[in-house]
Amino acid sequence: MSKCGRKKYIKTNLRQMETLDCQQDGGVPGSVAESESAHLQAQTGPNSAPTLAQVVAVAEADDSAESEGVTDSQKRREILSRRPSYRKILNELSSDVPGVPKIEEEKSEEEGVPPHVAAMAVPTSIYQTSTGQYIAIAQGGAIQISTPGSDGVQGLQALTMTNSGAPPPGATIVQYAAQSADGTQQFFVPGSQVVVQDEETELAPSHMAAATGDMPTYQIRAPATALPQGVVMAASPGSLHSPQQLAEEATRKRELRLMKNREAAKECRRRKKEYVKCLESRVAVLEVQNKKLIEELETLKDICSPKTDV
DNA sequence: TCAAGAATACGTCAATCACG
DNA sequence: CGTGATTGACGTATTCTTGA
Repeated sequence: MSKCGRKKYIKTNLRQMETLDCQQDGGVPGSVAESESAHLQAQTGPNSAPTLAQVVAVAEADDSAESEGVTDSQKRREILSRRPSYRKILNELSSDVPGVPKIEEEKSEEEGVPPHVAAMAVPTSIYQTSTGQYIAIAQGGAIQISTPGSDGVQGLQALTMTNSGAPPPGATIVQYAAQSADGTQQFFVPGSQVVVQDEETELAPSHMAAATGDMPTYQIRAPATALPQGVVMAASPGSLHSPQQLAEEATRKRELRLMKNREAAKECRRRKKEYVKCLESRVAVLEVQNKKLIEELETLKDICSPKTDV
């Protein structure tokens, strides 16, 4: 991206933030969710779900805070303490209010992984490649690669590593690179090996289960060339000696942490969206209820105190 | 049609929570 | 208490909308 474009983006997003601040005064439901929750946290403590009354109170508090000009991000950070997770809040809501859907535990894995992968024998790890394919590592070292959108038979490939034993429990590490230098796709699997996507199907070696038909095939082989940028091979902790190896280990850990956090952030956003949707639908229901009650009240008023203009 | 702005999504960092 | 999970904040990228 050019510097010029960058400037534009910064300007655009600064404006976006200003707009958000303005919208908080206006009370647009979706856009105020974050500031609401932040204030709710301060008001209700870390473990209680917000109520509508609290939301109203918060909206009022927003006005006063805004008028005092408390916008400094550092101060805001101090004020903002953590709220319970969206899953927790929504589940609490669902127990209070029938009809509110629960956020399932580990729902994302079930949603995100195609059925033909989920159907395999209890994979220990499932990863998605940059091209949308899924690679699953089963207990015992079996690797399964599948293509979403295809049916269970076509999109499924099971690779069993023949030249390595079962990985120690919890030690499965798979990293993938978008593309290697020769244009093929590579997955890095335990045992300092690489799963390489063949461009030509007939080149599939005999030591692996070759895919059938026109499906892509994969080879397990030792990485002959230097690893792509950002990918560091796993090494057992006991084998680390030189500072360079320690640095590589640190880099690998960092990459792993970033990858995990990336996924966690995606999942968090998904839950947040679900949570906001839930709140919005709840508001709609309560508004209808409120309207009905007001109408009922008016009716009762008419009945109980008929006009006595004598 | 095009540029500007708005909306949305993503990746990362850091703080905090929750659990063993 | 250590560690993984969660989430707010922030910067950036991409897509959509709108007005000239």
